[in-house]
Amino acid sequence: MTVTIKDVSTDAAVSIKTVSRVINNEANVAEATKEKVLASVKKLGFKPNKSAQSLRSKKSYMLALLYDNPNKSYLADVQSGIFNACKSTGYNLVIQECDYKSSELKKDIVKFVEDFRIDGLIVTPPLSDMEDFLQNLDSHEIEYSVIAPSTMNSESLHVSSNDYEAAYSITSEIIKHGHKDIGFIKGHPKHSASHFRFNGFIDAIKNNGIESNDQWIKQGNFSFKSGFDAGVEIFHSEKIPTAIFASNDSMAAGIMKSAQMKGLQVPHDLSLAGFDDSPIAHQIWPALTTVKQPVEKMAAHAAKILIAKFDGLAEQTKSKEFKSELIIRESLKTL
Amino acid sequence: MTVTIKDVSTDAAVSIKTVSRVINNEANVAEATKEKVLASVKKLGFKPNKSAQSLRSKKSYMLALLYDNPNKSYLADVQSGIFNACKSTGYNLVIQECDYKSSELKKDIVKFVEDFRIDGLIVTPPLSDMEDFLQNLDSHEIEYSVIAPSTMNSESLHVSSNDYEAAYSITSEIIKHGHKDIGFIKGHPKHSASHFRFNGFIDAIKNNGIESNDQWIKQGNFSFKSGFDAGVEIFHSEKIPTAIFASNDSMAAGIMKSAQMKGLQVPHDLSLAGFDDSPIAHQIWPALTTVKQPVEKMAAHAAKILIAKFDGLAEQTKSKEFKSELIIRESLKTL
DNA sequence: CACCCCATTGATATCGTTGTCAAAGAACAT
DNA sequence: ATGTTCTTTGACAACGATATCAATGGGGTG
Repeated sequence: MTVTIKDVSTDAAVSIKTVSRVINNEANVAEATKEKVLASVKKLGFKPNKSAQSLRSKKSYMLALLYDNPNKSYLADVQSGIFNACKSTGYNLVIQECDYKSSELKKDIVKFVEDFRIDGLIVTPPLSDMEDFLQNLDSHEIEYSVIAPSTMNSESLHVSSNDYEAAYSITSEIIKHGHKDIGFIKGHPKHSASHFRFNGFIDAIKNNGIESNDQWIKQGNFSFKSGFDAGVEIFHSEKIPTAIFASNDSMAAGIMKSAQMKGLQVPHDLSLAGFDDSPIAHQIWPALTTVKQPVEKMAAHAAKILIAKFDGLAEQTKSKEFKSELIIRESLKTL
Repeated sequence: MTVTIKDVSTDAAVSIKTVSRVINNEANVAEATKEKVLASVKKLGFKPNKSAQSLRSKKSYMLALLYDNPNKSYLADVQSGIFNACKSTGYNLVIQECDYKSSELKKDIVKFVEDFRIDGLIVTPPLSDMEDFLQNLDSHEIEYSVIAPSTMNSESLHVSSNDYEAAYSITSEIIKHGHKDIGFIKGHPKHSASHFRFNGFIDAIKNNGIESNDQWIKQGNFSFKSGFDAGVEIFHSEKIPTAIFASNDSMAAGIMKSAQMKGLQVPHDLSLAGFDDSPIAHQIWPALTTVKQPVEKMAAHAAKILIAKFDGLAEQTKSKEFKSELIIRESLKTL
């Protein structure tokens, strides 16, 4: 019925071990033999049985995506990228939702990896920002690849984005549009992205000789509601900024809602900028000026370098920083 | 190192075959033996090796989710539900994106199932609405469970929602608020949900003695842009409706954007209703009146009944219709 | 020419489970 | 007491790959 390695070995007139060598890209197989085997593989349409491989080699061929992130759009993009990377390599993905606040987290994840014999993890913020969590993985010799902004530790596998620069340049853009009174909504404090974005904002402000006003700098947590609440507070003060830069689009949408409820017209009375280019950014009116990160590509790369490590492939694929792209839309107006 | 079935059999002083019988819930095991084995399993923390099980029994313990749906939020909810259902049963989920328009689709999916030895499929709209696609699965003896509104075919496994009733009742609600000039945006024509929602709307209109105006009934495709375009058209006509019911929230958001660009205030000049209660529904202002379906629960149930069938469990779990819930928010105003 | 080395290849054991089939014993009918 | 049937159990093969280790043969060296 189904084609096994034995059928291939018969067809190619070699031993099954040799076929195994070929399909696993092992060294020390004569070029002629290799070609002969590959021809048979193709001719018979042979696909190695994952279960058998897994049983014997003790690999599960499964990656797990660890996340604790309420943002469905981000999650969907990450997944999509990883799935694409897995597809060609024969790996599979399982999704594991976590609670970064749980005291059992470290233990739970180690158990999870062992129970399901997961080959490697892909870790997203905020878990990727928890030093002790990653160290725990190291000490249990669990392989992982990290998706995070501006990761400095170059030893571990990671993909990163230039959040600082992106925040700096979007702030500069706001200033170029003539704004001097600029508010900022911080992201979730446990996400390092929040700090990079804030620093990018502050540095751009300072370097342009503008003073920041603490009244207009609010702590959010990346949720729509936290943006809304921050907006309510800001619009409650006597003087309000002419522009607000929120650390992500959901919060920017929250600001917009609170502004509209207060009777403020965006962008006429208030300019707005977000971050992420999530679907909401162009589903509201006016559409949000924002920053688009190649999330899907980043996730795919994170998976690729992890798999490359397992398969001992020439490390053509290494940790990498991805560049974000500024998207100027209607929510930003020249004063 | 890891505990195998052999360790359990030694500990319980029975043969490995008997342990196998117990963990697979097979008949004809004496109650006393069963308890003895279960005690050992628990004591040693034994977990069957999936690869070995899979290799020998020819099951993959993998389900696949088939989708062709641009709605990330819907997809995320479906996935989440299925993952939860899988978690306890030892099954895994792979995601397979499809193109419902592809002429190769049927063949591709059969190949996919065979290549990956997928045990069963979970099929979402619009694939679940394609009769010939499902029949093709039947004829290849591929197991599947369908997520779709108002599925009539009671032979196959499915979960459904009462889209017709929900659309009927939201329309009635709009009418109760004093509206007589009501527009409607249809969903993607290949989704049966579109027709159920439209029929619910039309019947509610008629039963309340209101005349429908074809000028205000537009074809959309569930996307934000199609809603936006429909809005532009409608607001172009000389007389505009006082309320519009869009077949989903994305399109309602599109309508809202086009209304706001035209200078129309929602809900002052125009009431709006959507469908799905996706995140956007409450991230815009005013928040959308809409219908919430228990998508996650539905998906979980779809997975459960499929798995129950594989494991030959008593069919306590059957196909089921889920009820939606009306959510009244600010976008609907009394005239 | 004899020797050794290294690249290449294959025979066979093995991974951890389930399937097959037969044996043992209990229960019941004759 | 004997035969028949049914329940319960176990010995061993098998699933389809990789790992181990030994065999083979060509090329280089003294």
